[in-house]
Amino acid sequence: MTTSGVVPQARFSAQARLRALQSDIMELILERELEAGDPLPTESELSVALGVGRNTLRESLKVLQALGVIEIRHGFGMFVAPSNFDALADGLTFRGRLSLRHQGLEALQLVDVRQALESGLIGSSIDVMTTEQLASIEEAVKQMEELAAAGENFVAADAEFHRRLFEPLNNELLINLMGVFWKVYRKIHVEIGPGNEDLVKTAAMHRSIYAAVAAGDKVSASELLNRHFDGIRRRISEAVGD
Amino acid sequence: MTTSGVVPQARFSAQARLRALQSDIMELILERELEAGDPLPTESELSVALGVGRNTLRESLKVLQALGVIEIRHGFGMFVAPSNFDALADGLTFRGRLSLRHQGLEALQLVDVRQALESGLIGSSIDVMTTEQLASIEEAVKQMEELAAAGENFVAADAEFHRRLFEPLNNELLINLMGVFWKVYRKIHVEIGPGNEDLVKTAAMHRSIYAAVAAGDKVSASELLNRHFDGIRRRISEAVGD
DNA sequence: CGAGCATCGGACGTCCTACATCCGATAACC
DNA sequence: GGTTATCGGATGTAGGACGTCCGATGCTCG
Repeated sequence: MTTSGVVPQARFSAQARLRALQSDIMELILERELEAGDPLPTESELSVALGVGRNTLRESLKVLQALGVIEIRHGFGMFVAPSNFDALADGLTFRGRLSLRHQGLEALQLVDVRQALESGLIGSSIDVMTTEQLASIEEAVKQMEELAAAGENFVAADAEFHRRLFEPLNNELLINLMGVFWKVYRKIHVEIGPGNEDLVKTAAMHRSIYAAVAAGDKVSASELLNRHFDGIRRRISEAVGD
Repeated sequence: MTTSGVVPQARFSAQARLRALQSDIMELILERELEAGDPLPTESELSVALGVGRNTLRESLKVLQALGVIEIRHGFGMFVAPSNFDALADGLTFRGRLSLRHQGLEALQLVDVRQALESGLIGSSIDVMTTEQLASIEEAVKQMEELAAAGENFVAADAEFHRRLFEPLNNELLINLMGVFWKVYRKIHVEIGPGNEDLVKTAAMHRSIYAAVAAGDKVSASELLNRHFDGIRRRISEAVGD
């Protein structure tokens, strides 16, 4: 509703104008009741409709794309996007790596938040977990154990394990957020070096978490997750100490 | 180090190239060991160094700005930015409002995540809370009560209350995330209408949460927070039901 | 007659030029 | 010496030109 027309003299800062432009585009989507997957007007049409040059408009569109609001397909068009948190992951990864040059504060904060989410929600997840989902979790554990026995890294299996733990909650936002934290942690982990972690021991830790979940023991599961994160936190601290 | 020169034929998709460009910029910051507040090269210099046009470069820069990686000041220059989660808030707000047109799923998921964070971390926060911080929380409660008695809305006081609850943890990422969730919820709240909420009752609810925190009763505090969020969740469900 | 292929048009991607706007700093002026 | 005017540099905005990609239309060939 703020797009009553072309503003002859925008007296606000350029930054505010760009934000307003982004808001206008989002408002336009909401007003036209477009759903995920629906096409947006072309760049030319939008630039005319919003009274800005194509260049300025594109800068806003790229931001919206990065924010996961729209999806841009070369040579085809623009569409309302399904959730996409990749960009957020990039931003947070950057922050985490930047912080590692100091005390690793932000990296540790990231672990704190992830810990709060996982150990706080594991109980609810256990409540609604099906036997199939439980089996898929064990599958991930087995995979980790096999890879650990072979002396190989098990990044993907580890990620899968944590994802499946909270799949029962059916909360996409949560899954996305945890995926972001995971990605960031992986990048940071690479940064601080291979570490001297014991693969077999780590796999066993996940096995015990699974056991608690399978037994429906919410308290133990939460506690074990906490301990798991304590280890991660310790490793980051050690790396920064160097 | 990937910027060994101009690539004559970029065979990858445009989207991948833009992402690579963003990564290159972030790598450049990390390689040069720039800290928050340090200046970046000018647009012209960067466009030459990275082998892309100023326009293409600017699109990436705008994304990085939105992601809170860099700060752009008109007519002055670009700098490594302190944390900024405003853009994330905008993206999530959009998603939330979009979801309200359906079942309000994403909006409810947002509340779930916020609930997990708040009720999960309140215990830790109580552990390290100082008397000054406790007093500042009561201050926020009083403000809410006064505004409620006057029949006025207390958006800011409510936000302050929740922020101060977790200030003791000294976790900027958490504060930022909760700030995001708060902003999104406020926008959604406006969307679903004024509602028939009882201001006095809501203020009383916050007073009871404060009481539990002051008493060091972690279990009660967590439980009260849960109930608080149940109310929010119910209100969203009602609004969608219309 | 149908499958495969070439062409076409539209839409996004990139680059360039030009000018506007803003900011800090220098230098002139009172 | 303090204040103000000007300047230079940097970002902001606009428009145009051309490249690249994609889907679709229509043609050709089996």
